[in-house]
Amino acid sequence: MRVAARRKAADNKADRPFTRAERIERIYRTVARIPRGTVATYGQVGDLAGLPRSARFVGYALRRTPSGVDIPWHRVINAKGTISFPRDTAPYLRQRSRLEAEGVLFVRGRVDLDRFGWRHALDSMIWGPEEWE
DNA sequence: GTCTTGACTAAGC
DNA sequence: GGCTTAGCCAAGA
Repeated sequence: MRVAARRKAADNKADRPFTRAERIERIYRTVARIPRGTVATYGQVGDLAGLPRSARFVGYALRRTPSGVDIPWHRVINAKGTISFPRDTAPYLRQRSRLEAEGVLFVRGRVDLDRFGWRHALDSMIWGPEEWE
């Protein structure tokens, strides 16, 4: 039923609450709010930007980020806790080194989302780091 | 309009 | 834990 699903999605175009520019803007704004030293997933950014189930669009928007826009794009990773670029490519290494510079640790190429995920970071700000040791 | 392509994700082996 | 499949949404050819 992929065809039907796609058609349904296309029909829902009219229901979209935001214009293309607004969605991009919201994504940038949401990414800009990710605290230093924490990471968020694509889906999470979409949710917080008011665009649920738009993880792929978030990735698309970030990839096309104009050079003039100064946002911490490197704090956005996929739901597995890994960087979505192929290992050992230049963009992969750039993103990883930026995160490590902020104190985000990689274990076997993966970020521990329990420790560095945005939501969890908020919890630790509220409850204190001892609570989730 | 239709089809393909993603810096995605969840679920099932 | 890795791979596949299905679902998802938007953009571009």
